[in-house]
Amino acid sequence: MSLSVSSAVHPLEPAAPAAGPGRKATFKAQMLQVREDAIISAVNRLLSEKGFDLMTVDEVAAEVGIAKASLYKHFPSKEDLAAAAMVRVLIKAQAFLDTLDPSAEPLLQLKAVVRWMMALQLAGEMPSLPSQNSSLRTKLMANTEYLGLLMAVSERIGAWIEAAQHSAHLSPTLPPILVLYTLYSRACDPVLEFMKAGGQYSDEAIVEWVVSTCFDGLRSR
Amino acid sequence: MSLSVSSAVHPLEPAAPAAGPGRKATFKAQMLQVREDAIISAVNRLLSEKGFDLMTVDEVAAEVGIAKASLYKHFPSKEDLAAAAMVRVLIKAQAFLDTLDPSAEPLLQLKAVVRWMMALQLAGEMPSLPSQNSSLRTKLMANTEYLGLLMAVSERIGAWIEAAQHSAHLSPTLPPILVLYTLYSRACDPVLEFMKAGGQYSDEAIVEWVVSTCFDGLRSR
DNA sequence: GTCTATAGACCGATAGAC
DNA sequence: GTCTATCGGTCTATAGAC
Repeated sequence: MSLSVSSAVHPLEPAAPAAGPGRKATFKAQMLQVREDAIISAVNRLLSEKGFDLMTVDEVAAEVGIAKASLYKHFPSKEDLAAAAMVRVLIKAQAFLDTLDPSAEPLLQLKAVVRWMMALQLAGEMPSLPSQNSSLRTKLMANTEYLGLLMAVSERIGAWIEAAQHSAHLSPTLPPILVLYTLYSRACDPVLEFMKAGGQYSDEAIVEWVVSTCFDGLRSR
Repeated sequence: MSLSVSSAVHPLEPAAPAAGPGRKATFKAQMLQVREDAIISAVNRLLSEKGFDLMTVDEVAAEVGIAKASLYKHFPSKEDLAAAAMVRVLIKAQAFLDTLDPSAEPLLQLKAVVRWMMALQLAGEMPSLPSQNSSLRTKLMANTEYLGLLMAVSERIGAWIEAAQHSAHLSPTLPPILVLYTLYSRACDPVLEFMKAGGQYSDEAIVEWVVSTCFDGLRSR
């Protein structure tokens, strides 16, 4: 699964192990794969901890325990590192969507998705990319794998949104795209960070409160 | 009013023009004041456009049309520039709070505050500071004027929150601090930016939708 | 003539890239 | 491990006010 991530992000050596399934080539590819996974994990952690601008590739290399030059063998630029982290998160998101019961109510599906995103953020595994950085944005928009995954995930969630609006579980007057953005924004909601920093509430309580305010609002019902 | 900003941010010369109200000193101080205002405006714009990390002090100087060294005569560091921008926004916030009818319902006051914050963001006048940058955070936390203003504003809003919870206009089960953070987060809500980027809705419509989702949630009532 | 503020060159450090 | 660009921050010569 995550093999598709790396192979698309960087084509490895031109003499690909794809066609010739020699044992050595496969083994080598596996080694590369393992290391790439470690790199992406480190990027993911640093990205959620300090954000893109404050993350340095030296830090990434140090965290993985490899030389900076080796990093550039895998990923041609800092932006590509971030893109790879995003791609991996999106693949994890797809895997999570697959675990949901398709017969459940759309509204419950949406809540589950939001809970999952927020749990990821609280666990420090949600990369936070500044939407303002233009170079990063350009690279991301040029990354077809990232875009494709984002589209695929958005369409699955979007279908639930429209279904929930038709059954009047979600307000039908809101543009579906606004609902989608609102849900996505929970993945980088600073409220989580602030409440966690306060230290007097459990992660579960924080998540439930934010889910509640997201779907039911601040007002009393 | 904004005089109090600058005088606290940098004490100018030790031989202060405060005691001796000679015409020359006053005129000079006014010149400085006007320029400082221009600097803060530029910082504010750049801060809302690119964020703290991507904003360079060269850009600020260029935008104001002065030399970088002159900038440093006014503000001793880049962090102080950001702090001054935040202080100014908080002072504007206080001024806005003063315009509200004190006899109105607390819930309406809160909605008005959120609308004001979002309008500021859409107008590109809401400085966005990354909560992750530690040097900036340290400087801000050491800035007594910033902290004092933040406290003052938060207390006024907090009083409305508690009143609205007592009258059951806001859900009384939510911790007031969570409500406060949730409202503050609307000032940097990426949903506004995304919806505006879509280009098919007016600013007013976007603001009203987000106010609605904030207070009433995504669900149908 | 003196004194201040300015402008623009300049420096050291750091980070991305190779 | 090197190279280059950039950025935050400083230094100095000069222009202008008094």
